[in-house]
Amino acid sequence: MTSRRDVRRTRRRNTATAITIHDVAARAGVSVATVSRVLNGKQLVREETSRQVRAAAEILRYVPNVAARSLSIRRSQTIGIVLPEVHGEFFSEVIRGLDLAARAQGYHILVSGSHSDPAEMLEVVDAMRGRVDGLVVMAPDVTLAPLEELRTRDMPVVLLNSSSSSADAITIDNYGGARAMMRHLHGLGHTRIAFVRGPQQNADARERLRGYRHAMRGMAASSLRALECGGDFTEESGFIAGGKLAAASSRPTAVFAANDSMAVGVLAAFAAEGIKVPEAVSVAGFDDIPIARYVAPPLTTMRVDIAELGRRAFAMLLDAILRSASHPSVQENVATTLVVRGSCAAPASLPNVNTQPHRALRGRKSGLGKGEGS
Amino acid sequence: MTSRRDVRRTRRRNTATAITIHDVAARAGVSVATVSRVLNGKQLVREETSRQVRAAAEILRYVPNVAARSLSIRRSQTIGIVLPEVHGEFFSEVIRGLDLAARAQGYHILVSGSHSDPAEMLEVVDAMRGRVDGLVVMAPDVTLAPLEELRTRDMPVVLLNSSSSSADAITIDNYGGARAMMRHLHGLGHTRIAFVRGPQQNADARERLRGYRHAMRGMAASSLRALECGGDFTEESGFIAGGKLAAASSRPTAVFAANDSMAVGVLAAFAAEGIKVPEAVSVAGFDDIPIARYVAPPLTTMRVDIAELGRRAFAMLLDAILRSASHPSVQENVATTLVVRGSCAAPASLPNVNTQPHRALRGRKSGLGKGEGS
DNA sequence: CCGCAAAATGTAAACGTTTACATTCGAGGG
DNA sequence: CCCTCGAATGTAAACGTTTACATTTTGCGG
Repeated sequence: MTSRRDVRRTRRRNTATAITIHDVAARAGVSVATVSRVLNGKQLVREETSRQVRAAAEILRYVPNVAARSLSIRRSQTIGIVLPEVHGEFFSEVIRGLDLAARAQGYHILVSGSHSDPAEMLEVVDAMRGRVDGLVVMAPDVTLAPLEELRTRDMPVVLLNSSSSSADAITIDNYGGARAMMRHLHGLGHTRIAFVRGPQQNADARERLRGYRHAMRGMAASSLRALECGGDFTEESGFIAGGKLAAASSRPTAVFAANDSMAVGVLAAFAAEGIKVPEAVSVAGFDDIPIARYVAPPLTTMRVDIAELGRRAFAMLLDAILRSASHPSVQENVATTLVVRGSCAAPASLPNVNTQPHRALRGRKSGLGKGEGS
Repeated sequence: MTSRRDVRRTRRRNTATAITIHDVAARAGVSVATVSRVLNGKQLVREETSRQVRAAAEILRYVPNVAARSLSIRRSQTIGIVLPEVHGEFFSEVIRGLDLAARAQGYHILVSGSHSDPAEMLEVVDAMRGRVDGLVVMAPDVTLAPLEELRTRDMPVVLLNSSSSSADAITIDNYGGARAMMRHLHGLGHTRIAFVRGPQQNADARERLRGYRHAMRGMAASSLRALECGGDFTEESGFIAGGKLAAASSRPTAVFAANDSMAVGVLAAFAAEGIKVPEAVSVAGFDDIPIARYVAPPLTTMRVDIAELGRRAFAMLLDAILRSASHPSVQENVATTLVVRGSCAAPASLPNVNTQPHRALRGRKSGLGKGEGS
């Protein structure tokens, strides 16, 4: 009945030591094994005994030591998430989706930003090694070399918005979304549609650009090249691009920005120049970030369910963790939805179609809107 | 030379077990104690030995098991952060500040949202117990009872934006900031200044309201009550409030929203009603969230350095962790800065002062701008 | 009442570190 | 050559769980 452990506790009686499973066992008059069994609820324990143990734990306010538990079962019930920046609507929304999904399964999340720097990313990943059972890595900007490396080193990894074909990954249907938006604009009567690009290294930005170009080619549009503008996903770059477009010799009738932040910048630039949206020129974005509906005019955009992205990433990671043997990698693609608001209308040069597109617009609001898989 | 451990490893030779400190010790021809000493760099070890150990660790790609380490030293080198929502510009910015500060000290951060629900918050905190060495809790919305409870239970805690006087806490100078903004508006010539309130339970919102009311009393303004509008910090509530104010019988000449999100909503409502800002009415916000400068017109607001909030919170928590004995609690207050943009101007009814305030405005842009401590 | 499964519980060995304490080693003073 | 005293290193006991295996209890047919 008196274990070595008990002796120790007795000796140190007046040291403030946390309650352990041994204390609970002693109080309930059973062994530590039984306490463990009751608390983890896996194995057979008599109802009566179970009650006593629970009561003892309750009274002593017993909280299991997670470090000891992790050491014993060799899992931490924690996943890591590495983001380029822990910053901005988009990332925080991803975290939220992950947090929700993870908590529902009793997992915790360890967060870290990497400043879009490959070296720093590897460092962060290394620091998480052992602390987490798996990793969700979002690295749209960097080349894939470092990612591949970390995948080989034991830990399950799910990539987010990173164009990899060899690892588990979740991506957004950027290409399909961009094409859907172009269809919408074309349907309104636009053919001179400008595009504000995202960062060149960014996988999402590339795909959106690809969708835009494909659509433009299909529309047999005039001088393609001239209609594209550089950008880097920030409001500021959108503002600059907007300024350039406003000053352009033959102004486009619509501007499609590769993300909402830049679209907001474009709107600000047009407002500053006194160019009316959507009367003089239509503006569209991508992502449907929260403020999109509160700018003037409200922004037409492709919605991405970001939290869903996080949720799915967790599901996929959990899957990889559980059947931890190496398995064929999985790729998922999340759809986007057209959200029609006030920033796009028929071009001024086509007053005759002015009502026609508006009807179409109303119809689409409820009916259409599903992005399609790539 | 052959420890029990070695025997085990030999028996299991072909099981894929991770490299342990024993393997490194064996390879370097020293004991585990020496390896530990070298790797933690605290104690005296001969340079020669140290090199050998480091080499062995390098070759074997040894990564210490954090769970075992935590168990042994009874610290996790991790801090937890509990937010009302893991969502939105504000929160993500706090996380970023914390992440940066924590990583610099070799700490990790465990993140969780609590949906502003006290019960869920306690649950989250409980789940973090043992996993973290301390906690940063941001709970502006809830009553303090649960917070007090968790503070007593062993773990060091730093409160963020929560009006507690008995725990370590960091707050924003909401009162001083609100008064500074009121001074600015008054300086432009406004006396009929409306206010869009935040959530009633929210500590920040309350202080901002208090600052507004104090200022209004000082200005001997007309019918105070009628100029306040309900809100809950969301764009939508700002939009609704804006609609009400637009329709009001005697419209205010300026609207001060308790945060930027609501100010953006107010702007959207005024735009929808065709009311010109700032010509017909001025609009001001609080926080200086990133889009503030990209709405039309750019928003005049009180800037809060949110990342700094996170940084300071970590510093304070680390301090509490290190000198873990109970110490007198510390309160810090971070200042706010007036940021003048285009959304505020002199009221139309005072054309004669029209230039005068504008000069003042220019002057303030560079000169003034420090919020003051409360 | 015996014998015997099955069910319930107990015992003690892991898990991989850190670290108090013990031991060994070398050098210098006598 | 012996002692002494640091410095360098080794030994083994924690840290608090989980769980394979051993042991006891229980229920029940004979």
